[in-house]
Amino acid sequence: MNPKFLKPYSPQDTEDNIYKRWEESGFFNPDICIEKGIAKKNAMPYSIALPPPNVTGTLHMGHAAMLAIQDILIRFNRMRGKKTLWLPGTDHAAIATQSKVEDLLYKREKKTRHDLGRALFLKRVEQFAEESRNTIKTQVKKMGSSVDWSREAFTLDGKRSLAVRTAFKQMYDEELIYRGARIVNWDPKMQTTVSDDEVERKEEKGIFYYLKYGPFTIGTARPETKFGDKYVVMHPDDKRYKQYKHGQNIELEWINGPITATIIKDDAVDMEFGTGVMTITPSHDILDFEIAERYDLDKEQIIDYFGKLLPIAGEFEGMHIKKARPLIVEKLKEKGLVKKIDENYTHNLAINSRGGGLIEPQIKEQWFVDVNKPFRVKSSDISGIKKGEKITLKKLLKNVVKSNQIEIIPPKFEKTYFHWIDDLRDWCISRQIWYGHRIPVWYCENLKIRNNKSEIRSECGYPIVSVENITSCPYCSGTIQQDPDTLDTWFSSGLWTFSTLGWPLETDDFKTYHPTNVLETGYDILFFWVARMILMSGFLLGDIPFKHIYLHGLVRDEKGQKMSKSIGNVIDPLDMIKKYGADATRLSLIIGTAPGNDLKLSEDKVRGYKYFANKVWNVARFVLSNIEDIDVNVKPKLREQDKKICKELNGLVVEITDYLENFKLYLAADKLYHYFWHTFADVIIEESKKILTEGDEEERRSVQWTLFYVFTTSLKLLHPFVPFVTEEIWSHLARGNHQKLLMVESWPSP
RNA sequence: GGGCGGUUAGCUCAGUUGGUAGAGCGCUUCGUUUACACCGAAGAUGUCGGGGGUUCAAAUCCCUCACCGCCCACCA
Repeated sequence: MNPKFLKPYSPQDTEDNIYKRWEESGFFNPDICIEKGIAKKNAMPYSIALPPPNVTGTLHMGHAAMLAIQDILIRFNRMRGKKTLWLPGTDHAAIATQSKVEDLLYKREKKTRHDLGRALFLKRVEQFAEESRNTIKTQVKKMGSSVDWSREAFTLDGKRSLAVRTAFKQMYDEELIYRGARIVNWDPKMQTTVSDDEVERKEEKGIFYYLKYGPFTIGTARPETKFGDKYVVMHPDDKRYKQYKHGQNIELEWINGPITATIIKDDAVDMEFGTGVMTITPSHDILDFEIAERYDLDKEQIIDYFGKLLPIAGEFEGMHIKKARPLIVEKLKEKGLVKKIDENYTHNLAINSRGGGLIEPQIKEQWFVDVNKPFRVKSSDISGIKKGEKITLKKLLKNVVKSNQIEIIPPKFEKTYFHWIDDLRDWCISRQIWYGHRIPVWYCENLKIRNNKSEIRSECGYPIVSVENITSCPYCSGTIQQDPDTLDTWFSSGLWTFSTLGWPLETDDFKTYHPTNVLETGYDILFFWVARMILMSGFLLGDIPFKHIYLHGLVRDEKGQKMSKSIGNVIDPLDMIKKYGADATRLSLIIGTAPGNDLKLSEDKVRGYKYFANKVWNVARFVLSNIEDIDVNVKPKLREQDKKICKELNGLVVEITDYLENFKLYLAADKLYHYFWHTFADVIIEESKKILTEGDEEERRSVQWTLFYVFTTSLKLLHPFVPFVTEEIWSHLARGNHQKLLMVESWPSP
């Protein structure tokens, strides 16, 4: 027996070596498994695309949980002889990464991106992303993840760029992508739009002002936007304002002098709220914009893209809205236009959750994906949707889940998913930032650009959408200019399950491994990402991107608080691995947590599972030291008790396999933990001791063989959960048939 | 405002199709015997949030109330 076993198990001295051996074996790559006869050529494929971590920083416990869950599924299926592919990568996380680098640049050099210029700035971002990517790779390895590094992808590399442009072109040609002037979430700090899903609401106490607006009283929390308010809106059924007719003009005194206001009757107004009358600011409010659209009203811009007031504000022109507000209130008071002030008012501020500033709605020309426009299905492997049929993206999104082609685990999230689709509006995909996929559209400078969203024409003057870079106008050979904007990062992540497999090229990987089996991620990005993958895959491939969605919860601290740097309660996975080992860290993230539920993690919990790894180690010592004199490959005649033990073990194999097939990882891990510790170690081993010392030859053989059988079977069952310690022990069992790495041993069959 | 969850032992949570409550940690007592003190043995602890209903039988199904949490939303 190796003297290693005389000491307690040391993950620190073991894990890196084991990972190196796995990597060198090549078995993370399914092609090599086939080559070496581990998986049959015609075996069932099993694939997972690793949700690519953002290159903004380092991995946290949520990533660790994700890696643990996926690695368990992957190792389980690999051991079952499937062609198993786990494809890793990273996400360029456009806006988040750019924001981070801009902050660093300013902090260190007091420079802005404009000081460097587009090309130089992008170099800096790429450098940052590269460093971050290396850190992330190291962390992924530390967790024991059996990903196929030879296929590693990045959302912004060449192959993915081809996929993005192809996708854009196909959607554009189908008129699902259009350019239009719509109200968008504008971040004046980062000078870009952000999508609805990236806006975070934060409650804030404010002051609510009741203002005299001619004969009406209107309320507002933002008096600085009111300069251009010349429409006054009320509900058509509101009896209080019966005498006013839709379209009627009234003269009144307003902030900067007399104006003519127009009455609008619209049922978007809540009669119960305030006075039931409001004025609208179509340029800077989404609801107001929609009302203005309905009646084709003027939409005058009040605030510029930097948050400063425009000439319409008169004497306040050029002033930042934050500074101007109290002065404007002062003036309103002087003019006797303030009727009442309510200081107990809370409202929601809109903030760019990707490290940006306070959102100011603005009307801007942007690129959108139309989710309500019917398109003709080119091909379909989706049940209930036929080739040639006309459907909308919304309907497509709903159908695949409703028809159970995609199963969401836990199922409660299906409802959330459907509600989200119901409320879904067109997706703004253009961003005014530099880091990302440049929009593959060029404009010929010889002719004026048209923006009619319904018109796509192959002639000069219309946007030229091209997969390949072009240098001159294909119609008039004139000078062209590429759209300066970049795409929303989720546009490229939406293609992830198939862009990683080589699409749009008809690669073997794509044919073999798509659709993927499982998409495993946190429930917090169900909308951002999961839904968009379904959308992209549905439209571009006429297929689903994955069969199951497994959503894990958020990892919180032991009190249930979110881990955050500012609270200082962050548990770093690398710290835990260093102190207790990756196996312990993995178990602590699996046991006691059902899918979709948040997980409370404490260091004590991780420590507890380190003890388990050591228990496995000690059992190995006991078993190894007691079987030295037998040939484990020869099955002796078994005692009745030992037959019973084997039978029970077979029952366990069935149970664990069933749990794993049904994504009940926490039950599988928990069950194994208890079997190993409280049945195998506490009962079977304890009872064996008497026979081993006092039994006759036949009894001893039976017990020895049974111990070895139960132990090796347990190691196989445990391997997906605690791969390091089991592999290390396996390497010391290299007797008889046990020549291979445990990671490619066959899963036990009952 | 709309939606979705949760409420089970001191703490963290399990509890598969309804059959008289489970695990870990913690706690108490004892224990060094072919592995392991990062150990073993024995033990205590619960009107399964309240109320009502269906049923031979409810933590589990239905209704209702209370509290907690999360997500979504354009309340000026």
